Amino acid sequence: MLDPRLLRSDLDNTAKRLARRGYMLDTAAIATLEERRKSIQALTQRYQNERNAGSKAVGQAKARGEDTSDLLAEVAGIGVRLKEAESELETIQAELGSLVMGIPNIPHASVPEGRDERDNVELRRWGEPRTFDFEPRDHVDIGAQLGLMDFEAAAKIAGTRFVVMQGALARLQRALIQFMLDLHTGEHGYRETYVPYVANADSLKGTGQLPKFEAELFALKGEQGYYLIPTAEVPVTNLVRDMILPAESLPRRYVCHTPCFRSEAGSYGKDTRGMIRQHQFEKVELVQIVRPHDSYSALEQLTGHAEAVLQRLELPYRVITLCSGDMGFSAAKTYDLEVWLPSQRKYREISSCSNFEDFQARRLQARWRNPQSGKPELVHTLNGSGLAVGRALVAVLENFQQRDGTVTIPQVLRPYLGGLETIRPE
RNA sequence: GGAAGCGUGGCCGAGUGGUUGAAGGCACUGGUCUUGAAAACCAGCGAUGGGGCAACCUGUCCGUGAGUUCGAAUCUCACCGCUUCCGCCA
Repeated sequence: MLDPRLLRSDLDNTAKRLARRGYMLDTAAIATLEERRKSIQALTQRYQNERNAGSKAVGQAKARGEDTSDLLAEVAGIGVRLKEAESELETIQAELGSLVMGIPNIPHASVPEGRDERDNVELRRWGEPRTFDFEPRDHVDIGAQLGLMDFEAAAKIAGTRFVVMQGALARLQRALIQFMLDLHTGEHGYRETYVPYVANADSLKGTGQLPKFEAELFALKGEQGYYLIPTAEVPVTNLVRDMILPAESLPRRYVCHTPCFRSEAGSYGKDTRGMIRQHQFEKVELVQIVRPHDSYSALEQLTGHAEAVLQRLELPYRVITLCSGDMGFSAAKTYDLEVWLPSQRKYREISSCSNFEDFQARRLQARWRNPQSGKPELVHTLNGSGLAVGRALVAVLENFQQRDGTVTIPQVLRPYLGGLETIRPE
């Protein structure tokens, strides 16, 4: 959520900054609503003040043992007008509130101008895509040939966009998770965290998935308003909801492995084959809660932590700065990591690292006590995949495949597979 | 699932329906004292919104939401959460 003060005192400039990401702020509607809000709020407060004073006078008169019937009648009259004003104010504020909740974050000044993914800017590349002396297969064929990846079985159990894996392949996925967790906890200073895979509406509002993106979520039947988490970002970032954190506890760095559930509504034609886009996938997520001053250096650092995973896995990748028009709703700046997929001869997204500045923190009421002011102030939140495990598995299979259909296991994963060097058909 | 109890400021904790934003304590900040520190003593110290160039004025907040009342932390109802006991359970 944006600072509502921006809409009151700096409306046109805010609209201009939002236009960079292709969002057209309806300034006229907001200005009108704001004006009504202001006058009705002033009126409401005047009535409240009169009623309070009147009621206080009643109390004082009663304490002195005086007759209060005249006073009572007078104050009762205020109550009626007050109720009207209050309910009107409530309506306007609800209207304004839902409007504000629907406004995306303002792009940081360093974010390149652009409309969509075509305008994203490549920052750097790492590693050399391998040259094959045979036609590289995609992960679906590799998995089928190994006899360890079964989409039909998954379709029978659940439907499309799910997968069943077995044997060394299932174990490889587990190894990837373990390796990532060990790296981030052991070398990057993150705290391993286990969380619920179900979240309530308040939590999803806090991180920005609700109210705007309910269609992307799996909702659980029942009255509680539960959803399956679309990313560990939701439960982990909500750890600091409604908290005032001591300054010395910042930065906080959390790493968390969870399955992620996404309905992927509106992506029916995309990546229908294989494991790239699934309703359920594993992810290791990095979350940082930092002082506002530090959030942009934290973004560079966090992105580096995600990159380290790819480097250790010896997977070629590039880093992209998302342009203003391609960023997610809550982000102020985002780097995507894209891994090389030989079968597609393309780099494909495997991590997304974002600084949300105070956008999530404001919804979450996540604050810290700034020693300079002594006051609670909003923290900045960041997160990034470190990494999407399903896609990392795809990348390992495709980049390390051999002519004979076997897959060499990256050195760094072998200790997690009991020293296994090659995955062969079972 | 059944029964009982409880949700108050950063933390602990008091609070007969009436000048209560809320006693007291801890923590924190400033000061006195001290060679320095601690202790002691003194003072300050909740959050959040609106209006105003400003001094300042003012609203709201005692788990959440409704209700009763001129007036609610205090009474009623619902919901949420926590604790304890019983039952069930990996």
